[in-house]
Amino acid sequence: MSKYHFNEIEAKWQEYWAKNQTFKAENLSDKPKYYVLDMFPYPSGAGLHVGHPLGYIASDVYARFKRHQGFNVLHPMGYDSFGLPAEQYAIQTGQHPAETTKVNIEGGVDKNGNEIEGYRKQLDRIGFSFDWSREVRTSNPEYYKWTQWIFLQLFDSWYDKDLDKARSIEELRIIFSSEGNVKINAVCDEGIERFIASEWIDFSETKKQEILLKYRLTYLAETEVNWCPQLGTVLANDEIVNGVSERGGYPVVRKKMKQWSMRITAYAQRLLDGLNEIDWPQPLKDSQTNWIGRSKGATVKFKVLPPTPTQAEAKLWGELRGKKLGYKFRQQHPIDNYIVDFVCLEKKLIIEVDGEVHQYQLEKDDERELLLKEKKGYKVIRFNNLDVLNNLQTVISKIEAILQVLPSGEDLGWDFPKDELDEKFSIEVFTTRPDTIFGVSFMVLAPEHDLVSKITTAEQKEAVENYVEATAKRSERERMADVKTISGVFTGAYAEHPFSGEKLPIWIGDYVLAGYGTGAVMSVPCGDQRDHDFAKHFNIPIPNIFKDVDISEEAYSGKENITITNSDFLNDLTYQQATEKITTALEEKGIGEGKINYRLRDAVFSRQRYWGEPFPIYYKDGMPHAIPTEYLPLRLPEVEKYLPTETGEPPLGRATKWHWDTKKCSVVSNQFADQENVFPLELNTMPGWAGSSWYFFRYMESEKRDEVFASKEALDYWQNVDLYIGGSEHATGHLLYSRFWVKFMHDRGLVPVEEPFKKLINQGMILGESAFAYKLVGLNANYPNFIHNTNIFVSKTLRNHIVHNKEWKNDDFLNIVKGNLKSRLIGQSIIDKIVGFTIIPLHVDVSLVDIHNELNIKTFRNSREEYKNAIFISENGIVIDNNNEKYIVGREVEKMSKSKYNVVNPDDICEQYGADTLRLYEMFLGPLEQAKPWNTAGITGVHGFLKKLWKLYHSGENESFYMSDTPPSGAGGLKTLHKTIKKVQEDIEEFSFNTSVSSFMIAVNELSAEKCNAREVLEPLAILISPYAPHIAEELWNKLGHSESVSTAPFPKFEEKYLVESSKEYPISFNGKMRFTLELPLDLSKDEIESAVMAHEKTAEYLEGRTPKKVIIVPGKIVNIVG
RNA sequence: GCUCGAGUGGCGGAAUUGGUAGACGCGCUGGAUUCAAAAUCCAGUGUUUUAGGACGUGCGGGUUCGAUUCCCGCCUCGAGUACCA
Repeated sequence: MSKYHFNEIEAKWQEYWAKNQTFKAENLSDKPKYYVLDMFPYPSGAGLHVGHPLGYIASDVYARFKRHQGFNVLHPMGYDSFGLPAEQYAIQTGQHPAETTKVNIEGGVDKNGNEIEGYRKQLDRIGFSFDWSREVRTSNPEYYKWTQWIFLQLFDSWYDKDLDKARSIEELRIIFSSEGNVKINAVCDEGIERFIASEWIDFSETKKQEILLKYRLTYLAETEVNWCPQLGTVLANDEIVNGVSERGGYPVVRKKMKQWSMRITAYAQRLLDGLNEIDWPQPLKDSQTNWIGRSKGATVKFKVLPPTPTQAEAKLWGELRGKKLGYKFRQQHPIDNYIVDFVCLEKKLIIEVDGEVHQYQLEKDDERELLLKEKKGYKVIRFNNLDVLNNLQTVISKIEAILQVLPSGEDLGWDFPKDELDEKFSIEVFTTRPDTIFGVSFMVLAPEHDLVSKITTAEQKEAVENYVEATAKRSERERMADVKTISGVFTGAYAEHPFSGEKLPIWIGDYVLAGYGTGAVMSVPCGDQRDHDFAKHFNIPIPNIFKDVDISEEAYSGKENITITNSDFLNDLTYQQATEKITTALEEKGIGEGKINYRLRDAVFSRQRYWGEPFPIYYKDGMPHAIPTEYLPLRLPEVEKYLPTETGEPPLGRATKWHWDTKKCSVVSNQFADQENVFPLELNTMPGWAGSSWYFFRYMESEKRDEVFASKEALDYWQNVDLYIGGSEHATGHLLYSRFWVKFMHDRGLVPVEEPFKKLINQGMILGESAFAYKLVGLNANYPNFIHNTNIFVSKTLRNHIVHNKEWKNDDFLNIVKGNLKSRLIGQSIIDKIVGFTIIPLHVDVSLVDIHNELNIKTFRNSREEYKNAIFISENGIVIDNNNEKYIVGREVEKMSKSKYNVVNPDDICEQYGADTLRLYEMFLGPLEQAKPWNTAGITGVHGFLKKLWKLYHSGENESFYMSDTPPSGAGGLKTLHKTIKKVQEDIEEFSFNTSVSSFMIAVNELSAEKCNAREVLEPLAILISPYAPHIAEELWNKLGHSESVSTAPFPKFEEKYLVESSKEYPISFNGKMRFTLELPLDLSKDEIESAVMAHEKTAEYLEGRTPKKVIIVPGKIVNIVG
């Protein structure tokens, strides 16, 4: 009389597991280790829906299977508990995010005032074999202490390219004091000044810090960032989807800000190489490969030619040259970063001649003038073109007068050495096709390029500045949406082709990105479509350097089968040969070299938010300094509001106690700030990926969590994650950053491994099946956009008729509609204007719909006030007022979400069918990696299976437990068992969980048919099923007389002998078409099979008197008769 | 546009060193049981048909005795990416 009371059974075993710590992993064990990890969740207030646990169930099945196989399994769980939603909520209500986060995890009263259970209870109910003793929460100070600690390790490191690893800053200081930075080959900021040892020693500490910062693996720099004004923070590239923020969908603009960055680019190559070592899905590897974006090519430097003088300039030069005024003047001479029109170095006098000048240009000129005056001590005088052309004499007199007054100095010639000048006024480009260098007909700079303002000629100044300004204003999204418009402006300047000496016009255009390569390109219109488009649009010549290729319509970008021509010393070479030769030539000339370029950018690490890890950094003389690690964690301060300050500082700017006292080594009140011992702390916090980049190591440690992030013993034993399951949305975020941190930690000897996750599986999303009720609206003949709302809902079939414009000739229906409209809002005159109907589909809560897609009208009416008097028209076009007619909803597969009312809660499923049913059904739905719709109706199948399984063990009187100890009669039961063992083991090893659920069903169907009750069969079966349905397995195992948990019982061993068959049901085909089957012994030879088949009466029948041309026999498989 | 993945009954899906297409489950149909319902059990269920068969794994070709599986060309859907020089 014992039925399958799943609720009792499940509660009982969940309690047993918790009490006995059944799944606690040991750090000291003789067993081989196995580490199964799920991507940990952000504990949102919305709780779990059935899509969330899919991956956890899969990993749990695997973890349990591994325990049966004798492994010491680490299968932990925790929470990525810093993050935006809690903070957004805090901003709205003032509740501390720590509080709401805790409620979301542990339960309590949630933000809407409802009692909620929390994540943990929901997870527990599904029967996972997690070792909860190792739980982590990234927002706990005990945890983020170590996130801060790792940050400081990065701060204390630089990347040595020669050794190809990270080293400590201390070692860098030693190198600087012994040999300066001349020989250092490091990944660092661009344009670092050169110094020798003695200079280094003489630098002030602040200066030293400034220099070191340019080498640190995490550094502070003014960078162009993605600023999201609505969220009030910067976002990383991977946090932006389609030009808007991933969370919230707010617009993002480019902005220059001082930010912490991570020098992930140092690891670009190793991150790429490491992909070969790990067993990850190919699409995921591909997206990392694309994100890193390695391309091989060369750099080339193009010299910028001095501008040709304007008419006015030429005229004035005529009067100044050759010491005509008694002093030596120079034309178009570089001073500091600028080229001035004329200069007398001896008198430090600069003369500028301008065209028509605009207001904004004046401001820029003022800036430039100020710089030249203040920094270099020059006097600047200005004339406009008209002055020079019309009143030359007055101009000369003015100049002479000033020359008289100015003191004389020494003409030291060039303001700075010639090669440095070339350096400053040359354009460096990166190209993947150096072989096409003779096809260059122009250059294009990104509008943001530094050189733009320096080289633009007076005539082009206005156009260029307008363009630059317009580009800066365009949001990222606009720029992305509009890639077809070709735009650009000529700067008026020219570059010199390094080999042909040709003059190449220099343009600016927004198709050249400031952030990639050098922000400048050599344009080869015959070989690059974008250059081709640009050249065509602006009528720039398109020289052809490919032999016998037509480039009049489009560029030829192929590399194969080309012969270079019109290219001087590269003529008649292939791509391969030409690339090699030109690279050598560039290197010999000293104007370029072969180079590998990466698309990957350094990762911005600052967020202007409250709910994240504080940086353990204070500022002294504007330089960041680390808080000594022994004083970590640096705890988040209390603030009265979670918004940015009125002056635009991040929320931490509101903290009143947020200064670091270097004497007391503690956080003190801001009022003690003295710039001597007490300094302000960093106001930014770390991004979401900080805590998740190393948490897998934290789980390894159980005992010494206060002393270390993870002990050496633990790290050595557990190594890395053997199996990691999670969503593919983390491809270029978490999964890339984690790999970066692990490689770094490995370099610094902190962890023994180079890759965090050996095998990774992406689980597919579980989609919801939304239900729709169809609301009827009338269309007005006079106003096409005006619709007459009704409160009438039509059933699915009726809706299809209306939508597909099929006339629905049913008077009742029309009368109902018109009658309703009349009574509700409008008069007859308007009804007459209604020319047709259309439908608005409304999401209805899936819980109001039964498995036959029938809407529960009563509940629906009560669900909202506005539906109270709704009229429903049935499938047959009749108003529903009794139970005879049905209202059928429409169904559509969509993402599962609250707003679509299609969320299915796992708690409800557990309540109604049990956790084992939920687990089995989630696995049964389809392949783990694939997206698939959830359909609650189908769950009865697996639930019925569990009932059937239960019954198999309860064949005694009144359905009592019964087991026979006598061996099974006949081989049937054992054959079924071993077939199932083989299949299930193979399936689990291949992560094909859906098919093993099928084989369980087949097994139970077969055993039930046989009325099998043999212990020899049913005992192993209980173990077999325990990874999938652990509660029922424990219960049966217990009833079978075991006092220990089934969880470590050895997995049944497959034995071939039970599967050996003596005969085979051969399919007999004629010309490839199967006609009948014939059972034959398996030990027959080919000839014997043939004669047996040919002798069969049906064979003759199908041959219809023909003689077979050929008989194909594959023993054990098939017979095919041709002819 | 580029990269990757996928197209099989009414639905979720199974089967690939090429060998009986549609396992298993849902749904549907009929039956048993029941006063009735639920639950349970039994049978049937790709399409079509003149009941022998014919057709059938997105479409069109090809290789083969035999193709869902291999090759070539297309179509559709989904995911990622966005001027990367």
